[in-house]
Amino acid sequence: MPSTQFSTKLRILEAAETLFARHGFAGASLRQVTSAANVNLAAVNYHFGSKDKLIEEVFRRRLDQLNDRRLKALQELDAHASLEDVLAAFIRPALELTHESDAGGAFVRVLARAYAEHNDRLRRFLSENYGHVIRQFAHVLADLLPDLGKEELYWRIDIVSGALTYAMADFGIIQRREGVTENQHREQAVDHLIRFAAAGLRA
Amino acid sequence: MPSTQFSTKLRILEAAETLFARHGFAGASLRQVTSAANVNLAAVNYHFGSKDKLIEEVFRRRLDQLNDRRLKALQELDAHASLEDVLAAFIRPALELTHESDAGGAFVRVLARAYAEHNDRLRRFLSENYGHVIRQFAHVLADLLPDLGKEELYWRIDIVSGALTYAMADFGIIQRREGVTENQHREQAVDHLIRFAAAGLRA
DNA sequence: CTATGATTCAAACGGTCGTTTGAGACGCGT
DNA sequence: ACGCGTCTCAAACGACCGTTTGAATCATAG
Repeated sequence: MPSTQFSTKLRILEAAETLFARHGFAGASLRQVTSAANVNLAAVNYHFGSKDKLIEEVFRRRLDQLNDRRLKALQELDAHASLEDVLAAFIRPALELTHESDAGGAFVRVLARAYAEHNDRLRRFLSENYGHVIRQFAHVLADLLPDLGKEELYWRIDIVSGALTYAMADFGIIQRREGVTENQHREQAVDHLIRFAAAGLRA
Repeated sequence: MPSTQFSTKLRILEAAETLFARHGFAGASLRQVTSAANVNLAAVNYHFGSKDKLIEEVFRRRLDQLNDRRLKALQELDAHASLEDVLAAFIRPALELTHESDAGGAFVRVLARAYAEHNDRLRRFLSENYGHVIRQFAHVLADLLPDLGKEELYWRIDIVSGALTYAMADFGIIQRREGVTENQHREQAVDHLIRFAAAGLRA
């Protein structure tokens, strides 16, 4: 495996992440992706097999990362963690991901898009690769909210997920002001979201 | 104007609404749309001018409807309306829209998709044709929540909008049980959402 | 150096896309 | 019954799609 293969694969993944986020899975063509990645068109089918496989790979890479960080943040909480702490363990890793790489910022939009695409294959993929994280958080939250029924709890977690997805993807109507970076804007969104979600869960 | 023209235009709009919701704006082709509507392919460009114009028309038709109902519901509230009442005026019309027509159910997914597409043209369209509704609700909510700063209030409304869009579009992880219709499922989602949002706004 | 497998490349494949065209069908006032 | 817009239709346009191909290039092991 020459050193260039790794680089080619990676360049494709990052370009794809950005373009899928911007134009959707159907809207971004492999020609756009390979052109942005500065690789040959055929490289996608050579390294990934097909466009669908590329989509899945783009997706899996960051979702695994996000899952790991969320579970790690959850485990690092001590026994007296507050509801806000648990929510932060769920929400902040998504934020950090967007801070550390250009493509990371795109990923949250890819994630939101995956929800929106409503594709059965992606839904199955999500429930297989994301459900265990939700279940872990639900377990911890259940202890913190003993008066809440189990079904009620899942409903509310679902609402938080939805609000988070939209907030992180910057889909909202609130435009960031001049002089405020995209990251600062998202930081604000997360702070608001945590406070909002904590109150909603306690209701 | 023969009686068939109206019917053709309408059939295109409803088929487009359904297919755009299912496959996205880029993912649903005009051939799929016209085939589902049982009209000739060229009818789209004849009646609407282009695919983009059709998208805008699909969008405008229901958004106007939704805006009207929300504002009407808001105006019908008496002076002693609770926070939950105001939220219901915002949320319920979206639900009702999905009850009364097949395509109405698709619309909320189209709406969610419009957020996700992150298209500048659609964003401008949204802020031009939706902003006044948000401002009206914000004004009423500000009276009900005198301790909340204006900026803080807008943040929270944004969060509610996101969670609502997500919930209405049935993107969530919660699968509806057997014996529960899609409408009943959404009813439940709305009830949970109103309670959750009210608490979040009061936080 | 040469043989071998991995990778890149330009080119082409069949198919589908949005859009346009021009001829035909239809409804209707005169 | 005729003429005139309105509408529908099959066909075609060029562009772009995802994918495949086979030769060229490269890195490395023998």
